Amino acid sequence: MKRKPSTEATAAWIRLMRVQTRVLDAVEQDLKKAGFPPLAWYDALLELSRAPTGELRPVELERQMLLPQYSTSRLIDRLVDEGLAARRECKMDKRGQFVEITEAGRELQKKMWSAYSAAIEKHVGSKLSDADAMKLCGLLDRLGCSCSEAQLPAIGEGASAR
Amino acid sequence: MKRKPSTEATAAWIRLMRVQTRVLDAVEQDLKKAGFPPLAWYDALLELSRAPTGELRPVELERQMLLPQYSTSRLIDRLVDEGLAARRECKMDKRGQFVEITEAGRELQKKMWSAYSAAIEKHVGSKLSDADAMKLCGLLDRLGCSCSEAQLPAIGEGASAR
DNA sequence: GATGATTAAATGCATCTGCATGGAATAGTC
DNA sequence: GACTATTCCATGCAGATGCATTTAATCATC
Repeated sequence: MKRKPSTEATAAWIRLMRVQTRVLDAVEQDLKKAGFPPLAWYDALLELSRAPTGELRPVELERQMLLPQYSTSRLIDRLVDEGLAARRECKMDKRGQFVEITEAGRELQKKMWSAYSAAIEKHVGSKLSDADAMKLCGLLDRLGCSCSEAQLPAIGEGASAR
Repeated sequence: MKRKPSTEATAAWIRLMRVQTRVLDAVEQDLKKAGFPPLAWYDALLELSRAPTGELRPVELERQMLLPQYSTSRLIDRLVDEGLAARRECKMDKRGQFVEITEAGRELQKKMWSAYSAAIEKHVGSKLSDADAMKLCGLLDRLGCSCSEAQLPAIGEGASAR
């Protein structure tokens, strides 16, 4: 069972690992230099702000963000500590709770998007034509284990799942 | 300076983050289930085994693997603890040292490649034609901040830089 | 409506990471 | 050759992560 993957497949694997690491690091660094928290915080705030009522169950957030349960739990801790979100009792299911984004949370999300979008443009957009970006999407989607949510994101957004 | 990146660029960014995470996790899980250590160990062992003398300076390893200095230092610690590599004195420069791969290290690298290559085939190769894999390489390379080492890897290898 | 299985969320513990600093050797400058 | 700057590597510490377990509530079945 040796010599399985083609040279091309192996090369693609290596590129995928390297380039993602590079680009992610670059974007995270830009955000950090601008004084912002990690991208995961942005993702969580975005999900919360998108929710019609501004609140989600931790389990839902977990599924949206593709994060392990304990990781979500602790991320929420930090958001709450910083006053960006608040835990609310869940009356229908007393095991659970709701996490609600605060006004400060909404503001931070918007401010971060400004820096975040600039970083995306700098490290991705400026290096690829729109047509090529779409080709890249298509190829990457083939690798995604049915990771749909296929639609392109609405404007003013962005997510990362990391 | 708002609304900078195109929808396409943003979509590509999201795919890149998500798909890489998914694929990496899948491959790491396969390796772990087969009882192997993390991919970073493989990368280090591969670099060492490729060196003509079977030894490298930590600084060189660091550059090859694109890892922070302290991270390399601790990775070497673990390899040495497990008997996969050994530290050797460096006589030309007494600040430094050499790290030499052991026989056990070479064996582990080969065994891991067997599982690793199968995982690459399963999670990448089988989902993309060779032609598409090359297209993907081309697009990703455009994002790499001049992350050359452009040549396709020789057979029986693979690296990841994470 | 009691009982066992399942689900929601938190947390203790060991490990890993990032960051900053430290010590030791070398290189550069005058 | 003394002095400063730089390079190589290790490490203390704080925070983050993975894993397993715990607590509490709900569900399913009888």
